Amino acid sequence: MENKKYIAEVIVNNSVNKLDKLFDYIIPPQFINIIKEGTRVLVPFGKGNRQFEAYVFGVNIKLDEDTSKLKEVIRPIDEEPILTINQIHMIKWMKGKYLCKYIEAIQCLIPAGVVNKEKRFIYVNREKLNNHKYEMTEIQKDIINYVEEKGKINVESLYKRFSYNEVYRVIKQLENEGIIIIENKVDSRIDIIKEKYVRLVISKDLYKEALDSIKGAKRQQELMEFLKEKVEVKISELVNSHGFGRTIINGLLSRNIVEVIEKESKRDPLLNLELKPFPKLEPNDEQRVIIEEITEAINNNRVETYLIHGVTGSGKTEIYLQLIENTLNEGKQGIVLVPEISLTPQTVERFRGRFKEGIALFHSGLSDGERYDEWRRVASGEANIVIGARSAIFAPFNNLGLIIIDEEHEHTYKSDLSPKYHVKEIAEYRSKHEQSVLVLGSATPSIESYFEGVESIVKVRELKNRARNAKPPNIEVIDMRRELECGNKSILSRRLHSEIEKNLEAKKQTILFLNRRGYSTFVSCRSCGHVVKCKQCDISLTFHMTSKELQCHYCGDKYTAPRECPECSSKNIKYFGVGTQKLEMLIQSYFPKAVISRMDLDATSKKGAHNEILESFKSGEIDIMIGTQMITKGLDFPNVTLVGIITADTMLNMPDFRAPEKVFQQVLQVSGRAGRGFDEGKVILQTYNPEHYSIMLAAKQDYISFFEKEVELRKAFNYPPFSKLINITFTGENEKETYLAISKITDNIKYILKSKGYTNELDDIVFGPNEGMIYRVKNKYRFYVLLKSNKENYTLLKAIIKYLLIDSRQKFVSDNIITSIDMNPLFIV
DNA sequence: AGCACGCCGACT
DNA sequence: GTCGGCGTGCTC
Repeated sequence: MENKKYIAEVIVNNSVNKLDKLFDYIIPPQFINIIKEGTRVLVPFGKGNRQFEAYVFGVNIKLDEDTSKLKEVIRPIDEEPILTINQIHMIKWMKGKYLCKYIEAIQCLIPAGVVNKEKRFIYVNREKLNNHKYEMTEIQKDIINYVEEKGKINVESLYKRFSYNEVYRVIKQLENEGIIIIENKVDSRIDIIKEKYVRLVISKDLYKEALDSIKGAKRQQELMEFLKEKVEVKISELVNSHGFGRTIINGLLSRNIVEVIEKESKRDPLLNLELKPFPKLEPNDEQRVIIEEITEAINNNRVETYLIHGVTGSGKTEIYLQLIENTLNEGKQGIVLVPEISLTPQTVERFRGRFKEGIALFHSGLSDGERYDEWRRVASGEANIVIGARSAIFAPFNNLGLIIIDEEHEHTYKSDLSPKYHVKEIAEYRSKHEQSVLVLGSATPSIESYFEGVESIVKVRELKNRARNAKPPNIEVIDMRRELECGNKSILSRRLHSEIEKNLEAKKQTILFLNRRGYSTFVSCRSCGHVVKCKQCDISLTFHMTSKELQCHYCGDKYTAPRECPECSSKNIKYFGVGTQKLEMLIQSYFPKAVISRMDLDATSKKGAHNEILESFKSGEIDIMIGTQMITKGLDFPNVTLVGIITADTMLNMPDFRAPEKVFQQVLQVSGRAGRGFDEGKVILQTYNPEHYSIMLAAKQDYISFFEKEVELRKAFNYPPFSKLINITFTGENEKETYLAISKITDNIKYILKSKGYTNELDDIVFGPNEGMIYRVKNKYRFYVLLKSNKENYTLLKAIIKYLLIDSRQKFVSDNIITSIDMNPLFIV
């Protein structure tokens, strides 16, 4: 008899760097048919054999090999694999592309709520306690009393009362003596709500016989007749709505005529939203051509990427809707990505209004339970459309036909946690491996995406006309330096001031855009020049009028507003800069009769506040709406005829090569809010850089010229799309140690590059180490190195980083430094 | 991360 | 002698 062993290769759910690899476990014979690739299992791990959740990535058969060092899998966690083979492939690909950990990639695909965590519970064994021989120490008594008092408690909760070391030692000793008992438990953080259903188990030919057999029980017969019509009915429904009591159901149960089954009930986050139908619109010629072409690609399982470049209001959403409809007709599923679901409620409403059901929503506002339910709905095939932010790209569909990324250029599509993926990259992968079509849409496509169009990697389709034939708004540039010269120190130019006045008289609505929240953006002493900064970040504090406090916009810390300079005690301390709160007060003082509202992070922090403000704006109660970038997306209000951009160019001063692109996108985005109805829209753009190309071309709304100019500059300075960037960030509490660590890494990168023959070009590849843009955040210092690579050396650079920061990390970086790798950074901070 | 081993100094 | 401090190394 041969010695045949089944071995599971697993990833242990533990985010420690060193454990980010496959571990082998023996599969006990009774589980051989259950445990396969993608199954979650429980395994004993480490010296203490603590129980951990693990993901099976492969199953091998070993014959006559020494497996004595291997431990056994305790049990499977799920009956069915939680990951498909395709998903395991994608996880491996993500690890390779983003240099992240397996478990980080896994957590993208599986919602946080499904992932179980081990908990240790302890309780006192009274018998042993009463019989113990020696005198206990004070701390032992304290801990025992505490545990006695609470019954069975989680060990974690002890750490709140006692120090870790105390607990550690005491518990260990008492456990050895048997006085306390420790139980390891893996609890699901989610309670799956199960509901009981009743259904007939009698076949049709036996039905009559069964009915006759309970002649005396009239109500039971009625219940049988009732169930005959339906497949299965909730017990709660039978009892509450139809008056069939427990005894009636039990009667049929005991005769084996019906059975009770349990089903997971799914909470529906859309449940409390009312549903307004959104009828199908007849597409115009431009739209029809695009819909037909893409539908043809979907129907033929072609791997294709389209970029729809269409101005705001050109009817992209209707194209999306009809494409999804055609996808569903083919029996396939579709994913619709939006930058931020709370800011694009209209998109969601339209999809719901058109398709009514089968839609799952994925976004950050969901509770763990809701997220889990939505994920289950997709995995089980109950939903065939997913609408959501970034994370929705991982929706577990098995017959994906179409992925739509709306507002493709938005930076929210880039993850800020490891793996630092961009939705577009994941979408391209899925499209390629699941034979589905990818559609990108934007009025201001990212330079990279449009460039791929130029290179014929994606197919660009232009939408030139506004669907309702509305004219694009007229953008007027105001030179704010001129205003100063003419003695106007106000934040409003004379032109914008008079336009607002006119608009108020005409009973039209105005939007004012300012991308800085708070009241004053910095506080400074006029005597000594001291600027008040956050104690743990390298950031000047913003004054907030509502709370009368200074706030750090980085770590969120709050300080009382000083009346005198904290440095020199001078009373000559002044509040400078204008944020949305101050703008609101200023505008109110200029236009006392106007009804003004403000929409920014502070005004919308309460749940539902966002919707409330939008509703009252929609109803026309509000004359002037002041807001940050929050108002730039998705608002479609026909009565808005004037948009004022208070300062368009603060971003242009940032050391970011993408700044002009962001300014251009933002101006066009805000401008698109004006003139969506019958009246022509007007935009007043205030700037200190009127001759900057991004301002000038934004005013002309000329995307193509802007694209060409930008591409020219990117080429000259070798920025993406002509190069690939890699950013490495080190963060640590010890400034010097962090700097030395990143310097060491930088030197090593350069050394390896040199050894591979890159001697003269080193300064064009490796930049840094530099201090982070915000050098200190939450008392931690940040440094970064930027690597600029071309097609030839990208693989080499990636291999170097993998070697230095992952495979041999211990040799180069100490554990108290946080390292982060960004393979295609959108911003460098 | 945990947990154990092991090597040193301060005590019953 | 031995208890306990923490540095080091491993986890299938």
